[in-house]
Amino acid sequence: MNPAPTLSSSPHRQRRKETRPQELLDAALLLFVEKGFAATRSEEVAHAAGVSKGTLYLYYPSKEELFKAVVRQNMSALIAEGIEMAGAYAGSSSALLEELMDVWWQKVGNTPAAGIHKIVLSEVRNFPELAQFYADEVIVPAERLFSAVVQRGIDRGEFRPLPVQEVAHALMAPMIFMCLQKHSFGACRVRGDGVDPDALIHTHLDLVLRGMEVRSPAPARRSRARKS
Amino acid sequence: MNPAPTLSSSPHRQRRKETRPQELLDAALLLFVEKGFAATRSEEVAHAAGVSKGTLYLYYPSKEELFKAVVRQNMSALIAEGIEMAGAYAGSSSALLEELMDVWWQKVGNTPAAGIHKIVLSEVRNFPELAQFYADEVIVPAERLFSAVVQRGIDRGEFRPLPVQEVAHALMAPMIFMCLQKHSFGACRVRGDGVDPDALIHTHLDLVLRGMEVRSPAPARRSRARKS
Amino acid sequence: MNPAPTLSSSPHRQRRKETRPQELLDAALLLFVEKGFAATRSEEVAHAAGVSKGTLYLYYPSKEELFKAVVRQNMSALIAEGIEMAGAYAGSSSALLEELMDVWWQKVGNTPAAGIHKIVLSEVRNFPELAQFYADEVIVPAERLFSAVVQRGIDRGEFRPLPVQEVAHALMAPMIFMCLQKHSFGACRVRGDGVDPDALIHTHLDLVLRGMEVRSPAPARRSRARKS
Amino acid sequence: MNPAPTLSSSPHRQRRKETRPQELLDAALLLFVEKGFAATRSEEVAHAAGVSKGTLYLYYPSKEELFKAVVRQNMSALIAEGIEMAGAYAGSSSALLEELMDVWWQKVGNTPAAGIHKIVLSEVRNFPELAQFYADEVIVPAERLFSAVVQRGIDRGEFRPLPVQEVAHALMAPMIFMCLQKHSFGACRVRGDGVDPDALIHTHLDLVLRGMEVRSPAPARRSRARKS
DNA sequence: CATGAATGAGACTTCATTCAT
DNA sequence: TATGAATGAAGTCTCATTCAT
Repeated sequence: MNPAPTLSSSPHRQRRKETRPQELLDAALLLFVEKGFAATRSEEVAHAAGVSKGTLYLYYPSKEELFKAVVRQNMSALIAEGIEMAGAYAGSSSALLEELMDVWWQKVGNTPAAGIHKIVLSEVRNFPELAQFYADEVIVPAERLFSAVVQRGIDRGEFRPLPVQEVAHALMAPMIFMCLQKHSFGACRVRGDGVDPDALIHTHLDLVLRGMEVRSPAPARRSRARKS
Repeated sequence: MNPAPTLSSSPHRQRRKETRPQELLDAALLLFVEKGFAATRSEEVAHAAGVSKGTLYLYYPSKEELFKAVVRQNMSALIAEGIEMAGAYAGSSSALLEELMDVWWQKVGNTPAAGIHKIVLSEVRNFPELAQFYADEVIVPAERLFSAVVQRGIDRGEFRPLPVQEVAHALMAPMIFMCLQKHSFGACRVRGDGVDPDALIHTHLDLVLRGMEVRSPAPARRSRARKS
Repeated sequence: MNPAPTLSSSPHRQRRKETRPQELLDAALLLFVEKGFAATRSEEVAHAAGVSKGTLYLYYPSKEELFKAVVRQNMSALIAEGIEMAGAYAGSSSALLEELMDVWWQKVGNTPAAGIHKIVLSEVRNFPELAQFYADEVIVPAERLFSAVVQRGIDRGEFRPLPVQEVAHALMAPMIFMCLQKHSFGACRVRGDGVDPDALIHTHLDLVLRGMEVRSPAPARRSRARKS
Repeated sequence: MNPAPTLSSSPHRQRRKETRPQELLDAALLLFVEKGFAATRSEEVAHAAGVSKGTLYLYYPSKEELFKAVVRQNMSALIAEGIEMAGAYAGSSSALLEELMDVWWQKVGNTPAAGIHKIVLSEVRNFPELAQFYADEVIVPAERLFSAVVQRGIDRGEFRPLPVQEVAHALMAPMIFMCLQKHSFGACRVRGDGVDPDALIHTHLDLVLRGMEVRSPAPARRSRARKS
């Protein structure tokens, strides 16, 4: 196209206002997950999205806001979806829990988005505002969703009467835990921790659901000590 | 400057240089756990150990090396104890599991050591070598210990036949998870995630142990969805 | 993009390009005076004039040039008026001075134009050329005008023989000073300097006029200290 | 000294904790006065003082604090001195005023410190906190000092009863005004404004003091118009 | 002519690390 | 050995200016 063999006459300044945010968000997610929030330079994100530093700030006023946008894009929408699914579900609560977890694992656990929790966890101390945002936007709603489903199971006589909030946590913990593993030790080819995430989650859910069942008698164990 | 070249004529600040590394390591552990790796300034560590910035660099050539030393120092020998206890235990496997967890929570979960896992997890990407060390020294042995106890339960007819490694993970996950919480979100007064660690662990263990019992019939659920 | 190459088929935004510079200049005056030169973003000026950033640069090649144009546009022809008034005046020189100052305060002191002096003063170091222009166009003529009136008073026996140029400065100084105050400290709610401009000018003029009177005997004071 | 002809083996890292603040303050005053506050880069100040950027921040935590220190060093002390002088003075109030102004002009007017007022005036809009500091630290105390002396003159029957605050301003204005001139138009070899500062101040003070005298009868003038 | 998306130099500030004393 | 003054690379964000459309 170029009449003279100028070196790298790359078509700078392509205008793409519509698609820019998405491109930036994608680049940011990848880099944040790979290197952490603090360790990712704004310029890297911009560069990865094919634009310059300044352009990034045209769309997101700060690195923190960029991160929030990444969270919103990747997590908030998903939770809304889960809430909707739960509201419309007709089957058993066990099945609903399984369904929710399957979807979540598909859409988050197996995507770069799974790294988000790790980022937040790693950087809380340095960016409390980010952590608060994440708690408000993701943790609390997710907890509410799972609590509601557990309550539904209890109300329908499927589960024993149980402390719902704690059960909700017990259900979510292993999934989040797997995400953390995957994006920390798992990402570094560390030898020796070769558990299959899907198998683990399956096993765990199976155990917990059995434990929640009405018919299950209490196992004979020594009475647990009071709080430490 | 000294008029006479008397040897060690000034007895003040006659600190034992043998104990310096230990003092620095202790200070570093506390600060790293409290503020994170990046947010802890070298000078703070030095100051907390009662020496000057320069002295720190006399013992550890960089902040990263200091970090590695902290991990090495604090994580070995935590596991041995558990292995020993398990070997000598006479009661039921459920009770042994509970016992192990209680002890672990006492000795690790409620001490600064619990923060180390979080730090390592946060920094793996930047120190893969460290992660490998941690995996070999901590993660794999712990996994082996729990697997052995589960196997013991199955062998003694207390538990259903189950995939031991996965169950081991399912048992450990919530505890590690709570440690992570405690040293991330929990440390920052982030509103909205107010679950009591002890209660959660108790609830979780209760559920999982029930789920592992021989007598418990499989809950009637839809067959699990295809793997991703 | 247009299917047919009709000439000027879109009559919307048919702005007279003749008036653009004026609109831009007006907007710039207001903003420069209100926010200072550096703190006024080019985009703000463009926006205030109802055009886009790019258009501003179509008319003025840089923010500095725009600034120069603003000064040129607003400062000429302020003096001519005063000269005319002075030439036609029939009353006492004191009254003429008062009259001049009243008018000046009305026409300049209480309008955005008063801010120009402050801007120029603030930016001389960066635009020496501009300062020269301003001196030639504004300062020198104003000085000449006041000098002439003072001379008139001396010639008519109203004032003592006095160094006219210095008296001229002494007369103008407080007014200019008030303009500066008004557009600097005065504009920022800085506590502690709450003098009323009109009162100050009145008081000052009163004092100076008395001091200029023929009848006034020299106050008995120590002889003035050696020059520096 | 150097055995090998290494290029620029300058003795970096000279330790001078005692003298550094003074060196930095001097460099800062010069540069701030010459280029303005915003336009002076921290690094320039550091370089002018013969140290690196980082060293500047070792002594002053921000550019604003550096500026405040410059003000304190150059202005605050002087005002205290004036207050003391006024308190101990035995002669007439006219003479005291003259004395105060002489000293001030010697110590400020003829030194780089004279540029400080111009800096503040130029940058108020962008650094309101700085302006407030200057008002509290310099303007208000100076005003109080002059007001007190005027009041003293009235109390002792030397001056007519006058609005003290406004007279105080009228006295200070020309001096400040000359400082402004000197560091704006005056600094740029602008042709045409060749008034001698000392002569102007002398003339002005002479006029105002005469105007303040008890014996001076009111000049016959048209009655001044009410506030505009 | 007009637009506004894109650019990138540049400013302040922090802090791991060095090294003269 | 120990100190702590000094260094300077690095990072975020701003905004005057450009230029493809």
